[in-house]
Amino acid sequence: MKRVHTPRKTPTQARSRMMVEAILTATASIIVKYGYKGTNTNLVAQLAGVSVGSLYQYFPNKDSLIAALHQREAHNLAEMIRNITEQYPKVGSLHEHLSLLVKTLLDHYRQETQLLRVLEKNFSELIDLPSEQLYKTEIPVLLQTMLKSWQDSLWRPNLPVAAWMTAHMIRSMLHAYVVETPEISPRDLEQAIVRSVMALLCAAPEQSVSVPHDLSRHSSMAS
Amino acid sequence: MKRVHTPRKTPTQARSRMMVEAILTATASIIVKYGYKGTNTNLVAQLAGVSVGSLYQYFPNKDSLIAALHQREAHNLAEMIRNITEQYPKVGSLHEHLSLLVKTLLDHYRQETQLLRVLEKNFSELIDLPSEQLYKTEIPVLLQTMLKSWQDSLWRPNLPVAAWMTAHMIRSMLHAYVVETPEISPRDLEQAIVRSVMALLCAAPEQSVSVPHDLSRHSSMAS
Amino acid sequence: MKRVHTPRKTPTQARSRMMVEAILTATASIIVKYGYKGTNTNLVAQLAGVSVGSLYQYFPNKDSLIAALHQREAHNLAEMIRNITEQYPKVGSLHEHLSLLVKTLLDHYRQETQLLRVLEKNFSELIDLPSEQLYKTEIPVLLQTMLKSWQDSLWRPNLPVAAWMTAHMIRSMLHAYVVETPEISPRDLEQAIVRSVMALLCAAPEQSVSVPHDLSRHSSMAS
Amino acid sequence: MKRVHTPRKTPTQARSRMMVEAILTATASIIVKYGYKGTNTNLVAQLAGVSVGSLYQYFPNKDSLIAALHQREAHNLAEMIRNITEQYPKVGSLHEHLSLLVKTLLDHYRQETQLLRVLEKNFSELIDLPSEQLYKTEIPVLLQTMLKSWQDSLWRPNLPVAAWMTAHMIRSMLHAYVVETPEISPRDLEQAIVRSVMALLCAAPEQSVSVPHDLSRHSSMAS
DNA sequence: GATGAATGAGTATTCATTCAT
DNA sequence: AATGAATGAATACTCATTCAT
Repeated sequence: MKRVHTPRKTPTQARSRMMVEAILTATASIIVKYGYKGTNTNLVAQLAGVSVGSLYQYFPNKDSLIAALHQREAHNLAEMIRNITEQYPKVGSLHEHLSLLVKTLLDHYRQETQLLRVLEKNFSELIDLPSEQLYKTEIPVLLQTMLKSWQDSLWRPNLPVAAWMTAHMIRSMLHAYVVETPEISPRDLEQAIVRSVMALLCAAPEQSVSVPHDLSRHSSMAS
Repeated sequence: MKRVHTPRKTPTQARSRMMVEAILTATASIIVKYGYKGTNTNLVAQLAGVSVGSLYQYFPNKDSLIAALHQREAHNLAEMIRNITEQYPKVGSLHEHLSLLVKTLLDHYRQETQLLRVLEKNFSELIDLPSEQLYKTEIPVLLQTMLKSWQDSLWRPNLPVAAWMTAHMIRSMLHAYVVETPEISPRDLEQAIVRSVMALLCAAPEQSVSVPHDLSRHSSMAS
Repeated sequence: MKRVHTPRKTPTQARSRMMVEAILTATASIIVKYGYKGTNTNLVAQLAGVSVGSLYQYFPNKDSLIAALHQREAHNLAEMIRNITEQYPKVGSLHEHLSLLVKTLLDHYRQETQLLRVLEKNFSELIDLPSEQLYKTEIPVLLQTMLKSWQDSLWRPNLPVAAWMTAHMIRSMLHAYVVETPEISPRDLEQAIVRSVMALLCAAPEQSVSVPHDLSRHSSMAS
Repeated sequence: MKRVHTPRKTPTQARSRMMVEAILTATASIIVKYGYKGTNTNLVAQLAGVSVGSLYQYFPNKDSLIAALHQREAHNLAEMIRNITEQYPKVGSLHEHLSLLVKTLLDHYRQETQLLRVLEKNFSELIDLPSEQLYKTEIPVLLQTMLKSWQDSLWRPNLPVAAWMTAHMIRSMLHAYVVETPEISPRDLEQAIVRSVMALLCAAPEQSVSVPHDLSRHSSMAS
């Protein structure tokens, strides 16, 4: 009734957007400071400078706040990856491309460590939200595109599998790194990750780089 | 901890142990079924067939139940890894040893998927509990021992770093696999993980397997 | 009120009237569907096609909506009774006049059963609203007028008492009938009510129709 | 586990009973004073001298408090009526028996006026609770038993219909009386009610006591 | 007058925890 | 040690009402 071509953000829409933004920011800082249990809607609303009622106008319940945070983070991630993917012709090699990816993501993760840490741990009932799909499909698909560009460099071009593994290897290691902050330099981490991914993508299986001992005997150990 | 023989405790101690066991089992099944929010101490006590009071005799608060679940899982893990580590002289190579490790852990994870999935998501206020230390120290230390055995096969013997990375690479990939159940065969997964880890451990850095294009130019991308 | 022709109000007044009408209609259907607790002003406004603000222009608060519904029903009732009362010379007897009254009201009640049912149950804080005065005074007064016409047929002409009793006897029985829907035919109900009222109005007290046993002993039971 | 023959009220049961009693009493006085909207569970618990938690142990929600009040009133009523019914051989006539009934109930109603008034008006979502069944079935059945005893005195022995009508005529008039407190003496009210009921039960239909004018023409009026 | 976004007081309900028995 | 009835602080969420536009 009021969306006549929506020539530009009507004041109302702009206000909504700001409200949502303020609420999410407040949620983030509260959840970082007090954890999931210490986060409550009234507090969030207060910090965001809006009334609880308004909060509930945009978010149906408490968990949806956290879900939205996930969404936001997810979109940021996807955006970053997409950007890097699009650098294709400009970077000289797959190795370089992956390095760029790892480096960029690590920088991002190091900034958002606090929030990431909490988000990671607070899905509980929120599992399988759209944002969760990110690592299942969206990001792997982006990586698939990227890997396809370098298809000639890959040993075995089962792209979906390769992409899924690449995505998780990078993500997992970066997460573990920012969350546990081991005494490893970012540089070393990046190199190690890239090297592992490269091995994953480029090496012939069961014939790894330097096999010191006998490898002809296949592993036949019980589980 | 975990004297494998438990020669015969006094009846009382035995009772305690059973109680704790019952409570943890109940907690696990409830958290798997209803999630963190749906888990409450009274329900747990009821399902465990004990009174709330007794529950509080052994667990100071609700979260300690989940923490204990983590602990338990952690000890199981450590035990498994210790066992494998002790196979050292028997397995023919690092590659084989790692394969055994990955295989064994995957089998374990595939059985406990449900619980793992929930535990993963329910740390929040529990971060930095002893069980969390597992991946920071205990497991890496175990792996360090294992890697030390194969030191000759390693390219660069910075054992702590290598062990930390190995631990996380294996764990992360296995977790992602059981939680997301992508269409990848266990076999392929195992091979991929081992290959990556081998690359991490054995390859000369910055000189990865097959570098198609120019790699001399180091990545100079923005951060 | 209710000038049957409503010769043509100024547009504004007409609009107001329609608005009020729409709001009341919406209120009625919502309260019938969801009960008192399920009725809220925003919902009413929405269903009525007006803004909450406008609703509050005409009704000072939520309960006034229900009060107005009572009012409306009350006026309808009074109007019906007034019409019947005015039939005086045309009906042949008090009995006939009462029959007409009962019949007409029953017809009305049977149409509005749903609403009546809910209104009956939702006075609480609204007790003693003007509409409640209806049965205390307005309707008894109307009946008084009617009974006065047949004064010769009445046994004891304490009109106020007789009128009050007549009013309530008719109303109560009809309400009970439409609300409980017992297996009694409307015809039987009408006859029974009229007969009872006639007994009330025309019989000599303490000497009721057919007294089978000894009645000289007055009831001497405890209170 | 603890009901070993329940030799007498175990302390626990006794305590429960007292708690329930205290809660209901508190509910009654609060609802009388503040109405439905002014009644809240915390207030009730406080006045009853128990914790809200305990209240919720016995009553699943707010409305169940009111429902229980209805229940209680319903049982009281049924008990009273049952007692009177059992007086059968001792009272000399139907007229006397009805008088006793009316008198007793009126006394009861006059004591509980406040509560009755509020209960009457606060069913809303509680309609059709078991207590509501009272007037639909239980009380009519009791009256049916009573009327059966005097069957010889009745004109037409359609007992179910007669009983239903008797029940409602008495209840309605008494309710209206205590709620509206018109200027009618209890004595007059009793007589009027009994007379009307007697007419209902004992008179031949369509041939009421004193028919002044022509009654052969049946009412043929529109509705 | 009309609108409906914003408000925030108000409340039912839960559940971790205690402690008298 | 075990019990589980009792507690009551804590909180998500609603909705009547207002008022700037």
